[in-house]
Amino acid sequence: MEKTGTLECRTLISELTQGRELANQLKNYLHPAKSHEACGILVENILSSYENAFSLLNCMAMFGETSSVSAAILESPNSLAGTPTSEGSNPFSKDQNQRDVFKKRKILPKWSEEVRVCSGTGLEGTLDDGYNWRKYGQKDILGASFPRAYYRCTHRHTQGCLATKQVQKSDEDPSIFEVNYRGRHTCIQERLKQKKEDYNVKEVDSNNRQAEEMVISNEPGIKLPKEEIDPSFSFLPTPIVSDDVETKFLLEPAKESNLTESYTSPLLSPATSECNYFSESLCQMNDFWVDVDNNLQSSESDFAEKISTPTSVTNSPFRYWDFTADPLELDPSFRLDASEYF
DNA sequence: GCGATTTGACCTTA
DNA sequence: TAAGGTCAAATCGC
Repeated sequence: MEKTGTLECRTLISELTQGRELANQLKNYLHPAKSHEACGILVENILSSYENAFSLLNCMAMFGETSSVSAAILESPNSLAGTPTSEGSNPFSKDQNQRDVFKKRKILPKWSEEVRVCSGTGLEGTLDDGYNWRKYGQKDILGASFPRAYYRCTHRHTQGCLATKQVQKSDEDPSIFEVNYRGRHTCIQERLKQKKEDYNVKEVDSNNRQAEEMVISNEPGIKLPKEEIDPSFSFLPTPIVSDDVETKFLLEPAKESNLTESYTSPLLSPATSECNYFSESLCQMNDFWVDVDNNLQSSESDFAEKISTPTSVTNSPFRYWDFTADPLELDPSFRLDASEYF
């Protein structure tokens, strides 16, 4: 048992060390001449390292200290789902897999969103959030007027992505869909690869275009690189990749913005968080937000939030808070003042 | 033919 | 034991 604990500690230290090194690299990249794309990639890697560490801690708490847990997590980002080839390949896998699914259900992070679907948008039923989902079940829920639909990531078998979501129409307002997410997408790695390739190409002529890259978004005070904006972007439920948003929010100095005035929804206040990320996690997480001075703050609250994501033009900025979905723990004293870098 | 959806059965959890 | 969640065969649509 002592050896097992040592292994857990080493893997944890390894992950945290990697996170620190990546953060140092990111620091070097926070320079006007460096591309935001590179920063985004680094941030993703940092988050991945911390996620692995936290997953490891969660699993250790759930299952006790077993080296197989850490090995399973760290060996591959997809390994929690079981390898595609292992499914059905042996007579024990079916029962075992189903049992595993219920076990894993407990340790996966979960959060919810409310998505208002405007009539006439033709978006009802699709609820496109940028990921590919496959419906695998539907269930009538006791006391609910509408059935609950179950979706999982299309890449579950090809990439072992464990992300699932449940979609249910609100009883009070049928135009609102309550979407419960569980598990983060590990298939995101494909997008990162693509981003890296794109970055290599863009780096060549990025200097010539920097002056024209910044355009004003629909929201005052928020600037987005032109290339990051969907041509059809109009604050409709355009699939905004949360990871991009995470990156952008961490790195973009929302100069002269009055963010807190714009985003005064009580749902965003750490003090009024309603539903829990990691609600079943034994680890206490800090969540964080951005104050008027654009500094990252953290709180001692549970890693929790409830995001309202209406599709009307007036409310869309809430999308920018998606980054709090990441199990990222920050030093409460940590402050990021990006303005000096841009 | 292949991939997505539907739906009844089965399993786990509280 | 009831309810929620998932599986997998049947069905559908391109």
